[in-house]
Amino acid sequence: MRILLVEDDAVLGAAVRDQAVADGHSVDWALRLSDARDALLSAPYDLVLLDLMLPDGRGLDFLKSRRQAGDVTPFVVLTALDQISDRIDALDAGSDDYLIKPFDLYELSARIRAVSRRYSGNPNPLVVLGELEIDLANCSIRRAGKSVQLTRREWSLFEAFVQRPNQLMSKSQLEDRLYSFDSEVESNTIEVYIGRLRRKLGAQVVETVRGLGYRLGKAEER
Amino acid sequence: MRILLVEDDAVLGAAVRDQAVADGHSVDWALRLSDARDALLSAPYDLVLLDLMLPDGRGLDFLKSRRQAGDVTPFVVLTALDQISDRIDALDAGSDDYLIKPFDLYELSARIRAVSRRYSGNPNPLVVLGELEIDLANCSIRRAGKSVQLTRREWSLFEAFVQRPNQLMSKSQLEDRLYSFDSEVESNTIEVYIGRLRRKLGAQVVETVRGLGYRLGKAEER
DNA sequence: GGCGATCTGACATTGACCTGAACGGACGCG
DNA sequence: CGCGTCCGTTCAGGTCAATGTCAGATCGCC
Repeated sequence: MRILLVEDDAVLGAAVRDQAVADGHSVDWALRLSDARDALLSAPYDLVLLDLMLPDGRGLDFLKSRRQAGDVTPFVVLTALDQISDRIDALDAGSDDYLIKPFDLYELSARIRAVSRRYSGNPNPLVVLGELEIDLANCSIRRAGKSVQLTRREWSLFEAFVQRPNQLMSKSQLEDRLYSFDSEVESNTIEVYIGRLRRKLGAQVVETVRGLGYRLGKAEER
Repeated sequence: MRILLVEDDAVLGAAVRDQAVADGHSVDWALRLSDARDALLSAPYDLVLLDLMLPDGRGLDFLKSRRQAGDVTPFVVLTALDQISDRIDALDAGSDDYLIKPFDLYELSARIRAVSRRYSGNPNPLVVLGELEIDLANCSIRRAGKSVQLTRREWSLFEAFVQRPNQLMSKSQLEDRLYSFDSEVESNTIEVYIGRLRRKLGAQVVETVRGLGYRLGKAEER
């Protein structure tokens, strides 16, 4: 899916972009509304992720003007909690959904998936890893034919590995994925969840790289 | 009957729409597959009239993908004479009937009636889920032979699950289905209705996936 | 062996979910 | 018009899975 990200915060923007790219989408990143306008006029997008506070204007006005111009591209609005009053305005102005900052990246993936499902209707793609069959869209897993239930956090963590096979991820990277960027978790949460994943999905699903982080287990070992 | 018309030819489309409306049906008209997808996911239809050549893709692929997604809405394919080879493919892909262009409007009415009769007349296609027999056209359900009465809301919710078996749906998605997307309901309505469905249809009809949503209960557990 | 990193079982807290009950509007009926 | 019934919605309280934390065990490397 082609996604246009309109966000002026460099840190948040980069995180969102990377996650969306990892989800298999192509992302263009505009820092200001004027850039976003140009982008929308020069190429079609399947989804726009729109921050509401931008250096050169209010996101809502932008959204409204696009809608009045007949643009039907789905918009998902990124809004801070204290702008919550804008929420109703946002739905009013024609946004399809909104995400309240700070949001964790799992939340983001879910919204993007929802839009993409609405627009592609494809049967869910299955990822097969040894005895595991993973339905990313449905958040469901079968192990040796039997369905396995993962909780929200477990799923969110596991998904990170499936989306980046062979890639090593540090504990802090994984924490950033499970928890919104600001919130500090100061314990061995990741270790605990890695353990829970191993118990549910087999000890070899995730490989520990001492001192550096974790990665998906090698195929031949499964 | 609610009919979704997917047709990019303005003249033919308008004629079909007018005829169907004259026959007492309500018609939504999509000019492209992406719009059709949107419509199908946002509201239930009793019949889809599908052109095979559309600006953004092949109708047959669309039909196939809907069938694979578990959609059982009846499709009638509109095909030109020179695409006749697609005819077999169409039936293959799960269409219920086809009309060869140019067709006259009587033909159209007849086909629509046929579908509607098939869906309201005697040998209705029944979806069977364990001890449940579901007549989608009639909004009626039998449980272990005894008929069960669902209210409008209950039915509307249950139908969402039957039309998308295996698919996980979040509470907000279900709310969008029960209430026309704009209206905000801020309570546990969905939970309450899930509860009522379980009481009427058996505790296992709907499976809770904590933190993510609900889906139809697994067959083996019924 | 010593040390830091990682694993694991246990546990308190949280919050998602379930359920019974109550309210009020719509509708039909006398 | 008054009454009762049904349906949709909301609320409050209870339940239980999920979560985050910790302490002690274990592991890998020097």
